[in-house]
Amino acid sequence: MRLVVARCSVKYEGRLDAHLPEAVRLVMVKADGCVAIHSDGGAYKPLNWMNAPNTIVETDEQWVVTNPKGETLTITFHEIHVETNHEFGEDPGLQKDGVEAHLQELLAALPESVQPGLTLVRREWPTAIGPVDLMCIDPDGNYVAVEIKRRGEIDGVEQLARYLEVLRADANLVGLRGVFVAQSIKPQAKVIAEQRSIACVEVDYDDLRGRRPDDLRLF
Amino acid sequence: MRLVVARCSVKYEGRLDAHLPEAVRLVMVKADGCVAIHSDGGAYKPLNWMNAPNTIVETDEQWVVTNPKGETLTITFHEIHVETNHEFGEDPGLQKDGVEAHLQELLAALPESVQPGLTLVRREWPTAIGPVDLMCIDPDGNYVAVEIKRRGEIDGVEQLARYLEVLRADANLVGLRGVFVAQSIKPQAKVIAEQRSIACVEVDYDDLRGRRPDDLRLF
DNA sequence: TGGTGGATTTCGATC
DNA sequence: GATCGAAGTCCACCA
Repeated sequence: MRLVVARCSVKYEGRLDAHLPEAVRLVMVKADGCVAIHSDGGAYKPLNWMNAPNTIVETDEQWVVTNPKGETLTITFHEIHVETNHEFGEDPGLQKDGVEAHLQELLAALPESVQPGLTLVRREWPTAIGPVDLMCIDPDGNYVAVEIKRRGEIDGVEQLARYLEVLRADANLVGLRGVFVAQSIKPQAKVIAEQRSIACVEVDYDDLRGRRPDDLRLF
Repeated sequence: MRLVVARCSVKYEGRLDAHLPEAVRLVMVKADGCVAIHSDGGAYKPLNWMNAPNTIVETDEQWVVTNPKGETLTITFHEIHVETNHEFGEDPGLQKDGVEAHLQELLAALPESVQPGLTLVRREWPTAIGPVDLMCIDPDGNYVAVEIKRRGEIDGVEQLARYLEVLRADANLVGLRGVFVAQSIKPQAKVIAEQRSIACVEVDYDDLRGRRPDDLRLF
């Protein structure tokens, strides 16, 4: 990785046009050739960047970075403070423990947490436009399609509405209705859900973890 | 900005749990206290990070970064290669051009680019669930609601459909219909649009810029 | 390879 | 502060 701290100005022409006036910044060039220009604040996102693959043409005071899509990033250096180069080697990458899949797993084991009396028919119930997270049956024998999100927003409700639209064509699914489940559901999503006659349920992740059956608590 | 190149391992506990095995990486600390850990490849996004505001507690071989939300990022240093510190000063920030607002401006000036004969009634026509980008009238006196996106995807069509649903309650809007405009529209979005009786129009940004009236071309 | 959905999305405007 | 929509979104998965 190559690091350059310098007073520079930058021009980007590609999916949009953008320009950075002269200031001191960090220019980072990674091993795969991608370039990122960071200021000393804001967030982790750089002010400007160019993803790999690209080619860098260096002249005295200027780098011109171009990629196959015809985008160009031009960095003009006015004063270089520091320039360094480091060997990193391969990175094993980030190991995640996903929450959303876990939530579905917990609710599949405890469908009563969604609504009392529900029993699971199957997870990932297939439809023509994608799988429904959970398909359940209530005590009266009515089918219940359950969509699970970590955060409940409008998109999720619309997604469930589309599933229901498709599923209602199946006469086997007696009394079909939808339930939208999330750790928290935004007010606007609740309004849309009500318009679509979809029930909303908010569940607590830690609470579910505490209530899950022993066989799930083992690992 | 503080830059540390070191062999390190990282643990993050917050919105999810994640772990980085030991490897050489760049640790970047910006003036506002935010921390980002970069590998030597991938993209501009760091492997792991913590946004401001937060507090950093440093011991001999370990940094513990915590924020008010209770998230923690723990960096354990095994071997420090380089450590530097730089003063950057204020950054004037990025100037952008060519985003959706610009497209709406151009189409408001040239509604004929959407469909021949259209004239503009107003931009940002208000509804109970948000403003419609453009409201126009066609040569037959029918109202036309126009939704503009840079890229045409399903969400945009659904958004316009919701607007139309609300607007049809207004008897003043004679013969109301919808037009979905974007620089390019995905096939699936077109299918949904057809189901909703919404017309699709693809426009070319550079072409519009060339055809816009002189008063818009001056700056 | 292109489409789709998720993200520790980030970021900004607006209410 | 919450919310909603846009992003050069990025990114992984899947057809």
